[in-house]
Amino acid sequence: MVPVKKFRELDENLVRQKEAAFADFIQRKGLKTTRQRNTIIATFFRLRGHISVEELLNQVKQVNPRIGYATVYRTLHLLVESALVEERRFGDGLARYEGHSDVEHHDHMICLECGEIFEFFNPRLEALQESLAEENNFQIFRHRLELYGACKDKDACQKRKARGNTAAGAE
Amino acid sequence: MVPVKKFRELDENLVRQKEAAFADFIQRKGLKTTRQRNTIIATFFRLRGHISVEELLNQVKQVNPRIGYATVYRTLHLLVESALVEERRFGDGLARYEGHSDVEHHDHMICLECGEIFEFFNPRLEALQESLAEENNFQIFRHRLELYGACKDKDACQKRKARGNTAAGAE
DNA sequence: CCGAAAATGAAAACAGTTTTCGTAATCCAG
DNA sequence: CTGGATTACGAAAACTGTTTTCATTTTCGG
Repeated sequence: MVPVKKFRELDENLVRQKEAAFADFIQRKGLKTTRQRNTIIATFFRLRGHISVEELLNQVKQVNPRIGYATVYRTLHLLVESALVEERRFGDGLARYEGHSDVEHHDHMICLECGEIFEFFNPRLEALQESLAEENNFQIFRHRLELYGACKDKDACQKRKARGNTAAGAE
Repeated sequence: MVPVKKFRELDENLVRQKEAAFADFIQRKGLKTTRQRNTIIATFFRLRGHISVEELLNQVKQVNPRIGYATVYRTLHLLVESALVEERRFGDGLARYEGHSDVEHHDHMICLECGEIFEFFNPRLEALQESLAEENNFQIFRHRLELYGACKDKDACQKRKARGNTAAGAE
């Protein structure tokens, strides 16, 4: 088990590296560099977790209130296309975007009480999936595993639970 | 590995059993039996696989063309509430409904070439998930595992592949 | 049968996302 | 540097799948 550290420090160098990689991507595609896109990606890469479009737009608006949904959506699509960001859907109807992770691939545990999303990775799990696919003559391109439930001992979670205040969100 | 037989015969008795179970549910909830609902559930339970609302409505309209989306949606919600049917989302934006399966719980392999959806169940996989959750003090209520890829030897799939005709659908 | 309760169907509302369209910014060629 | 084709922008409209509304019809226990 390799649980992903939740409160890893934000590495400013890593952020700059990603900004540069995106600039590269933009140039390779013959697109233009714009103030708005820069604002959006700079904001996005300095957030952590699984960001919804609305969350991102709110942050972005604090820098430049004139930026609207359309540009945020368009920029996120570019980020996904550039492979710097992954789109995820946990079943509550909103797309979420994930730009940082300590491991290349990981799965998710979603607490239905507090809404927290944990990332994890386990090689045995991956291997087992591969062997099941093999048995069925199936070739896996990618997969998605989500465990929905409750974290048993997280403070935040227990607090909300006590208030009967469950996180609607996920599915 | 317990692969779910794909072309199991449709057991008319099983269908009647489910219709009866739904009738029970309706009565227990103090709701009313209607011609439209009967048409919808009879049609649904005689289809197999992962049915979208549109697919179901198309079938239903062949019996009674006056039935519209609203009633189909409402009936599907009741079916889900009655636990006779499960709602699934594979990331293409449409809900799909599943009314039959040989095993209680199962996971899915989705072929991105031909769009086919296979069901499978593996106890080791389930156990491994449980132990990973345990390690992280997480209690699983339910989970979802989807393997996206290609079936290597299905005729239908290979045929479409040859035509470069991939199934848009899933994610 | 009566009548309260629930269900229906058409259409409007809704949420999240995408597209359109007129204007503005970018940036390469000259 | 600029001119001008190209790309991006922002506001608003359009779109998609789903839910709700509302006037009307149907169900079913008394």
